[in-house]
Amino acid sequence: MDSNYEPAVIEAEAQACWNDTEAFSVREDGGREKYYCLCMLPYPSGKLHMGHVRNYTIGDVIARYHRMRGRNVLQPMAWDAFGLPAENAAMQNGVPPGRWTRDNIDYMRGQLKSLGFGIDWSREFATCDPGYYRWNQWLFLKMLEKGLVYQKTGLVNWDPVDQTVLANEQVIDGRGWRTGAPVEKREIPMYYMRITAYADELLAALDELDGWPERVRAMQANWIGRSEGARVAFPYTMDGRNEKLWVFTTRADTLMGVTFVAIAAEHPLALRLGEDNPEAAAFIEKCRTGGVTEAEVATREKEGVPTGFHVEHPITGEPVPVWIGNYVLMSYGEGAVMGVPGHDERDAEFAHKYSLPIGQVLAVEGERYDASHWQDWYGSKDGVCVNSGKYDGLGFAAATDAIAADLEAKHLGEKRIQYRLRDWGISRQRYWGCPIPIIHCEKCGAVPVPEDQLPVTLPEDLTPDGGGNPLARCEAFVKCECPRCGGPARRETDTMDTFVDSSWYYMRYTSPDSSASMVDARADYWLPVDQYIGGIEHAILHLLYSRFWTKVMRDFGLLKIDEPFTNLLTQGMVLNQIWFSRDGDGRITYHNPAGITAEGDGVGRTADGAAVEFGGLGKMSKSKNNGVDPGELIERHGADAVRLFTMFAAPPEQTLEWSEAGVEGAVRFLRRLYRAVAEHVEGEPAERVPADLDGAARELRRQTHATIAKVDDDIGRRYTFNTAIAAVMELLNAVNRFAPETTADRAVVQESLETAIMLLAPIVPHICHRLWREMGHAEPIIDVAWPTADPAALKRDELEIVVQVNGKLRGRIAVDAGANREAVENAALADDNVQRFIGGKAVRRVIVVPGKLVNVVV
RNA sequence: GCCCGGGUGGCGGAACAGGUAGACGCAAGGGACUUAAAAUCCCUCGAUCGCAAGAUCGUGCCGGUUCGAUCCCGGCCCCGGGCACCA
Repeated sequence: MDSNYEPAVIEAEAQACWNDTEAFSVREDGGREKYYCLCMLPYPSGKLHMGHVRNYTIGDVIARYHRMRGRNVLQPMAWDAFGLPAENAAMQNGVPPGRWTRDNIDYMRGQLKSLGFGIDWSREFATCDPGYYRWNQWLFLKMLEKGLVYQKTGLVNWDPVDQTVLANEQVIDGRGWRTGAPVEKREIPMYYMRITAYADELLAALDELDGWPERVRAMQANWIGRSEGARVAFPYTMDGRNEKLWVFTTRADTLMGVTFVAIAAEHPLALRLGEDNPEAAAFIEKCRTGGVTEAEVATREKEGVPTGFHVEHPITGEPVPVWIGNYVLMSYGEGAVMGVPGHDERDAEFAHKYSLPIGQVLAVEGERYDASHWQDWYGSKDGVCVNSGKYDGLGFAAATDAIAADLEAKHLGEKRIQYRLRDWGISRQRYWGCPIPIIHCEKCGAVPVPEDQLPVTLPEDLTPDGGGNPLARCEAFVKCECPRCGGPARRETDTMDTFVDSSWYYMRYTSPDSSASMVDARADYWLPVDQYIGGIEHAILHLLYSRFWTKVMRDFGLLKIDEPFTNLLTQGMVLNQIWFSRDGDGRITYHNPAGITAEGDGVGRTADGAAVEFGGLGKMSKSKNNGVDPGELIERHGADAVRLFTMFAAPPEQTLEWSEAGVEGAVRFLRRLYRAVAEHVEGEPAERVPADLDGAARELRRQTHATIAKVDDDIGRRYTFNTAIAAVMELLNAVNRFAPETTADRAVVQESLETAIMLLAPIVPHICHRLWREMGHAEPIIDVAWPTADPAALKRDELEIVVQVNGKLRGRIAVDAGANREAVENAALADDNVQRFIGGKAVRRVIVVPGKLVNVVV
């Protein structure tokens, strides 16, 4: 055996073997247990980044592990090919987004192959393929038919200079990224998917998703945001008509404490009042500036304006002043809230600022109410009503019931369950996306494209220039006939949110060549996905939309599953150091950490000696110039070393800090492993491991089998690949310390090395492919059965027990594995150092944790 | 602002159900081999005190529960993710 570890040779050879035997192409096989292992599909941005490498390595380890456990494993790959970056690249380079995207895909596919991932490439597709996105259009039309898609207006960021809609990402400090102009909100018509129709099921089913991280379930539950409360009407007369201003509240018991109502600036009543009230109109206008994100709205200073208009209190009939408030969200509840400054923090802040009356309507026994300390009273459900007329003395539940009943009798309210979740607006005023299959006819209105005319194909030769959607200027696309009346008509030029593309791609893998339907019967074999792996940043939107989409497809009879992903693993980000320098104008230039020598105290030098500052750790990104090119790393150290370091440096859910030195450490370990095998196969062939081992050989064999048990648990249950690797490292250290003398010893070493190779095969498959053959096996290791621990080998005669006195470590004792409680306790008390600390004091209690520890309490 | 995480040696991390804090690795220091370097191998490596045995302190901060807390509870501080048009 060649004594030098040459990753380039070994990796090419292993990959050729998998390729030639189509080792990872899979078919439906009812006789075998299937395992569908899925990683989030990449956006083809140019090159693979370390986040991709981490994601797909985790997936590949899990897939290969289950393959060795005998399962029929599907691991596919596709490309999330529509989206904004392609349009930006097009503007910069003058290349159509389609060409840029497809070039990137070709390059990145090569990179994925060089990492040796066990992917079934026969199922690959891109979401910009018409054969894929036609089914987006098809389901959209089905949903439209069933009322699950509808049209209404929605708010978007508007750049008044470029006259174009901006993505939230394109709004920087309230200004358009290209023009620097203050962004405005604008209302435009959009298509919505009725995800709220599934709010209850999406929420309830979270309880069943026990293969999902608790934090993701919590985030989704909060996002859906079910709250029980009441809808309350405040009647008023406007333009001679009797109207009702509806609010939603979770604290109907405080209704008698209302001193104002506040409505959103976009509320129809606000707009009507603005017509007669210049001050209100000016405030509404002011609220139009700024972006539409919730973070921006929520961090803005709370401001309001009195309209001078009053509505009636639904119980007392007293006039209540109407304010317009910038903190009231049109998108939640009714777009209006009742103000109870005596018992609500936000209302109190507003009332203090504008000197509105504050009154107490709740009392907690034994506590004195102080309006200037309203914080203490916020949210308390312990009190009873006071100053509330007939409701005095009632607690939260009783008061809510009584008030809701009275309101209902007057048709001025009822109990209501409200969700924070909003319907999913899918219209984008952008070119590089899936066309929305609608035709606008002057006579017939918005007409769905007939099914036999699908797909509505996106022309791929347009190049955006920043001045709006080029699709809208492409007459060849826009001009068409109305399918209903045959008259001249225009196509919808909005495209779909790219979250639509990623909501069902994992279903399409099961039937990638199906031209007659979205998915076919093969979906029933593979779905649901057994293990899904991707970034934590997708914890809410992508995963919630995918769950929704699954339920819609199920209700259309296309699927038999309720949930798409049985188990979910959310990986952390990959971080690297940030280094920068400033020029004379204070402008910042970022330097790639690979070229920096740190000099401590947050300073360093570039290769040409220029001083640079340390900017902390941050997500690897182009903008911070702190990315690492996986291609270059693979060339230098090999794919196995990159895979090993990525899996060893941190558990998958945590952030991972990049370290060049760490990769070198990984190479060192692989070389040690390689050398250990090379040295072993030099000697005489080993025989079977004899049953009667003792001493060091027996201990090495015990450790070998303990390692099997540990690695199996770490990979199969805990997903802590870092500790699995550490355990194999310990095993190899033990093998290297062990000096075999007899053929029995050699047999134990052989078993240990073969075990290490099998356990590492999912993580570093190339080197294991070669070493397994060098150990004399003809069968490729990917087809070898995963090892199981032999319980007989795990047995121990003697255990080490820790002895504490008052919870502090004072000694260690060795006891027989079978020793009873009393014997362990006596041995512990006999220890010299333990006696020293007992020091003649009375032993009050002795706690014995079997096999682990004794604590003597004195 | 709201929701969800995280904080342990010089560094990445380990401690899985409340029971030995620091496995494994990186970096650093010392040594061996070598003409030399690289590679490799061996030793040391939380802080303080001590010749040593060992002792005391130590898991972001303050407090609590417990025989025993990195782990559970209450209150803070800092960092990160998400907030509906980045993907």
